[in-house]
Amino acid sequence: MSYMRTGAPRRATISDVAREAGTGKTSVSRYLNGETNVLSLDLRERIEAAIKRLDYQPNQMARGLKRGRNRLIGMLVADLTNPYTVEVLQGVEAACQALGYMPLICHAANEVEMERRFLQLLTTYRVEGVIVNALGVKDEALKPLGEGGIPAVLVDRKVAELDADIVGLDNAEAVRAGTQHLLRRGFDEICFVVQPFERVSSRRVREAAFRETIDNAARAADSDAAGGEPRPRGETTVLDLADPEAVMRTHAALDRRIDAAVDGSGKRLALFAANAPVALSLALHLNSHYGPRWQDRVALMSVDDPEWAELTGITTIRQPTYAIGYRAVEFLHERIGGVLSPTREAMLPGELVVRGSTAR
Amino acid sequence: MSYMRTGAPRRATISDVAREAGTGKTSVSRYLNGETNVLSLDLRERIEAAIKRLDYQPNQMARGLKRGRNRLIGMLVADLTNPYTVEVLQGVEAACQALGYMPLICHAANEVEMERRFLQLLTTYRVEGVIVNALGVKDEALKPLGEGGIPAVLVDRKVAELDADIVGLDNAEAVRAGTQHLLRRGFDEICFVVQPFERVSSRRVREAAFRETIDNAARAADSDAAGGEPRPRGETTVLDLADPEAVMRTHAALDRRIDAAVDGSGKRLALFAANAPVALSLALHLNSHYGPRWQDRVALMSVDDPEWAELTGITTIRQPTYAIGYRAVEFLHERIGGVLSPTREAMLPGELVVRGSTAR
DNA sequence: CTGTTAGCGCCTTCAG
DNA sequence: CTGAAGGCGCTAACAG
Repeated sequence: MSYMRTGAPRRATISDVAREAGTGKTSVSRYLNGETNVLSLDLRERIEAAIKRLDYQPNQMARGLKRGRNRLIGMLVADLTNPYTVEVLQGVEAACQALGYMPLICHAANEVEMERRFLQLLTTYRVEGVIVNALGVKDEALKPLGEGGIPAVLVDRKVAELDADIVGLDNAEAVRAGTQHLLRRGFDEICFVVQPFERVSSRRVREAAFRETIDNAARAADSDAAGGEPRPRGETTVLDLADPEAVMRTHAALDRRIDAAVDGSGKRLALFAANAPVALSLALHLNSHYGPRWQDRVALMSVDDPEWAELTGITTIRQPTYAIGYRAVEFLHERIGGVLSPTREAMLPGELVVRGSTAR
Repeated sequence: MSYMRTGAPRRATISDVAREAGTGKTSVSRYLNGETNVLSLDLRERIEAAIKRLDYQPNQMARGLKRGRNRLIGMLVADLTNPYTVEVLQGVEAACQALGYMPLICHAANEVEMERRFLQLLTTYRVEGVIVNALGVKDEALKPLGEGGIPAVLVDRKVAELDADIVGLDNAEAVRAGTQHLLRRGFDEICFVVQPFERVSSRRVREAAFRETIDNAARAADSDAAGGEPRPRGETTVLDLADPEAVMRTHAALDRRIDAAVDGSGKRLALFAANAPVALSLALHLNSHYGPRWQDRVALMSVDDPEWAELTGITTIRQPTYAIGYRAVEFLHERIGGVLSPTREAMLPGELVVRGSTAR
């Protein structure tokens, strides 16, 4: 069993290298920055050797201090336990690598206070830009961003008072497609389940798209004098995952509707979850309430395509997560580079993944 | 639609504040560092006002450069898509907040090259310590860590040539408990499924514990002259998730064993997955191969307790992920503080979560 | 081609 | 109690 030494023997600095190579700091600096064509072969080799001998590694902090840029960008995420977030992250990381940035990942864990702290932290570390998957609350702490402050790009959700580029799913189109899928499959009673949506723009858009699609279908059925189609009914249910009591109440209310549908028309009610966390909450409850064959009683589909979707066979709308992350960094890179243009909006298309749950 | 300005108006520096407050940088610095008792009330107030007026925020980079410490620690993770990792992260974050560190999360995405790059990066940013959930490969890039270099703490897996504190699950005990649970439940043919385990210490320990537990039980059955107990049989199957071809072959081989067990003794074979990714791979395959009622044919249990475990009703061994992350930071903090002691090993107990899959 | 000189923003002696 | 001066490690003009 060996002992760990902690008295780190102070890393070599550029001066050490210069001395070791018998030259000045400037030449070493030039070498480091690839201005290798301006150095005599001899000098270059001496520097190279010295660096190797001292195991020298330039101090990024000092570099950043001098140059005024440190290649750091902040990635503020609301919730890492949401698979969506991790997937977006993969795109962000790939783009960062390609463009030479180092992402600082900050996990707010759905807490406003955390979000505030991290934003503050990122500012003091002088990151060159920030990618924000914010909680959605209107937050003073967001002020240093955008508009003359640190360049920022939003992911998935807009934030009041922060006018910045945004990239995310084409929510309206995705939910419309999903709802129409359900209608075509003959589900004429659909319940859209979503977390409290007033403050989160993507949820708001999804909910609105659902209502609109249903309303349009209802109107169409009305005007279809022949009356072949039944008039679809749609309703929005709010599921507040942050409040266990409320969750139980909502679950119970849904159970009643499910039972009423089966006992009445004999048809399955369709539950359309606005995202994966909601879908999981529903699936867990239904499974425990109705048993493993719960899908005989109710159809579930969801925005987001978590790993368990295939396992349980529910239809989903897969988000282009990787592309979202990648694009966000590209936008940010342009802003950091000084691009001046109106704020942009990239709404990427989702993909409907049809599985057994929405079979007739 | 508004335009974004990018020409950030250069943030205020300590000199600006000093000038604005009509004093010297020293006093401002003192104010910032809480040496507030050494300042006259008047001066303190002027500084406070100036800071507010200029919206001044000290530059951490410059601070770090001067002080030689920047409160940054690196968190190198092998795979963020593994729920285990995210859960550990929560503990890490909580501890960092409590101890005043800022974790830089680096995601190697299971690629050695990435791991190398990040390690290098963390070094150049002069992080004060690193928490390493390494890929497990023997890697030159790990050399700057531990022993006289940057303090490091390992999570879950040891790494050859890096002698550092380590914290993780008490793998041996956990797998023993799991295996014994299966035996008690009457499963006498058990297949332990694990990713290639030679190079990853935790997998190695888990596999060994499985073998040992089975062997002991077999011996006990042999010596039980009365012969009441059947002699349990255990086998290890390697599932290489990185190789799709191999995965298919392994799945098929398992199918044959499952069928043989049912057709032979009429008993269900038990599959014991060494972690969640393995369990998911198995569950997805079994579900598609045998249909939604696959659990009638085979019992599945797993180390790790992913979100879909409850949904599908499989028995698991939940890891104390949060505690693991928290403890890792505590260890690291001590090392950073200069604690000199033999390398420590914190093996935290898991928790058996019994669900329907292992019912007789 | 090469070295000298000034800082980047901050903290820390060391004298007032 | 307060401020001036020096330097952390590095880069960017300037001169040679």
